[in-house]
Parts: sequence; C-alpha cells; structure tokens
Amino acid sequence: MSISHLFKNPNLNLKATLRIFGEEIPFFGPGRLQLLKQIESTGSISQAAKNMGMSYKKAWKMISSMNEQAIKPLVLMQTGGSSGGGTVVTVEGHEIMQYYQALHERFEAFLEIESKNLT
Amino acid sequence: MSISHLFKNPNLNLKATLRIFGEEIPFFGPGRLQLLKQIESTGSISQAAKNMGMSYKKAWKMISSMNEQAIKPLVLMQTGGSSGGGTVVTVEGHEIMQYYQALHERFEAFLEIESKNLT
DNA sequence: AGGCGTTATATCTTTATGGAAATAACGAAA
DNA sequence: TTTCGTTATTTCCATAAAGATATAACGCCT
Repeated sequence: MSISHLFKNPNLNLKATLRIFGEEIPFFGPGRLQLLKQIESTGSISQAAKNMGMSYKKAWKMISSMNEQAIKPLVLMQTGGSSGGGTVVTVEGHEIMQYYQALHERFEAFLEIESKNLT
Repeated sequence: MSISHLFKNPNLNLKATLRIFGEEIPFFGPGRLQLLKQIESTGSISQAAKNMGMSYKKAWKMISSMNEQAIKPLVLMQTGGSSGGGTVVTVEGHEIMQYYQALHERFEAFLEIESKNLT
C-alpha cells in the first residue's frame, strides 16, 4: 500500500547509508570506498582528498582508522623519496573494497524496489 | 565470501538507518516513529520527549517538520484546557507509522541476512 | 480572576564538527 | 647537503548542532 497521497511533495524517496562497524566504531562505508578508489587511481592521499573535495586531515583520519582496525593494513603510506612519497591500497584493502561494493549493490537494489512502492 | 578474517575485532556488524525524504529534506525515520509512538501512549509532546531523553524543542521541530510536509497533519497539538493541553496522532499519522514500521522490518531482515555473511 | 499543565518561541550558552593553516618528518635524487 | 613533494601532526578558528533557560500563550476549572 502506498502513502504518497498523504504528502504535498510527490518526490518521495528512500535513503540509507550502509556501513560496516567493528564494536560501534565505523569501519567502512561509501565515503571510504570512494577514497580508496581515488587512492588507487592517484597513488596519493592529498590528490585523492583534493579530487573528493575533502580535507587531507579527514582523509588521513579515515585511513588511519581503517588500518588500526585491520590485522594487516589496507593502505600503505610512504613518506619521502623522489616523488615525495605516496600511498598504495594493499591486497587486503582491495578485497574489502570488492566485498563492500558487491554488498552495496545488493543494498541499493533493495532500496530501489522499496522506493518504487512509495509512489 | 567472508571478510572477518581481516579484522582484529570479530564483532563486525552492519548498520544503516532508513529514512523517507521529500525533496532532500528528511520526513520520516526511526526517531520520528519512536516519537509518535510515545505521543500515542502519553498524549503529550513534553512527556514523550522526556521519555526519550530528548529536548522538547527537538521533539517539537520534528513534529512541525512532519506536519509541514503532509497534506493533512500527522499530529494535532492543542494548548490550554483542563489538562493544560495535549497532542494526538491523527489517522494519517498512524497510517504512516504502520507503513514505515513494515518497511523497516523488511529492511532489518535484509540487514540481518547480510550481517551473517560478514562473520 | 487565578491556578494549572501543556504547547509555543526566542535567546543564550555549550558542545561538536570540520576546515585552514602552519610546521615537521621523510627519503631519494641532484 | 640542498631541494622537492608527499605524508604526519598540531593548533587555531568558524560554523553548526544541541541543550538550557526563560517567558508567553492558551483554555478549562475552581
């Protein structure tokens, strides 16, 4: 049964963000997935952050939080060197990206179906 | 395929909150459902807010926002009178509560299944 | 008219969040 | 040893969110 007839605005929609938590502290979500994707393509935290319109500090904290929660780091950061440094997503990091990506697609499919029922 | 072997903490779990939006502004979610339930059982905004550990102002704004978005108010507020006043959930409000409740249960069932795949 | 308990609303303070900026550490290469 | 661009970390500031407080409006009842 629909409820859209009760609303002034006909553009009702559902929203939900899916996050993986470890003991109440956030571990992985859509923002971190995008961040890791940017790191894979740029090889740099600062570039990734810039592309996302996010401050370096915030990006760094996200990565630090993820690495602390994982047995093996998901991201390797290196300072110095000819290029000044750089950042790399590990195999473990990539594995989690793929897992979350697939999960997220199932999630979005669910929301899509339920959203149609709204109108 | 599972990912829990990558984490220090074995208590991985999924979280997501489901909200209905009308044109980018929040209309209904778990907090508002609980608020309406409290209003139904107490007949008062202030009592409902107190029971939820929420300020009256916040509760009032939630209700105001919902009423503004609905064609007919979901909640009727009355000042004065022998009891000082009171608040009542309308038929329309109750209809939305039931709709969201059912939707939320399907949503939780989905999360439950996916959560088990995590571990 | 006065008391009562609730809703209505403004104002002020506190807290939380995030960004900006500054500075240091780093290590390869010239 | 100097330069370079990145990562690492702190400090400060601005904005927003939330809470506390205060006060008024309301209408039935005695």
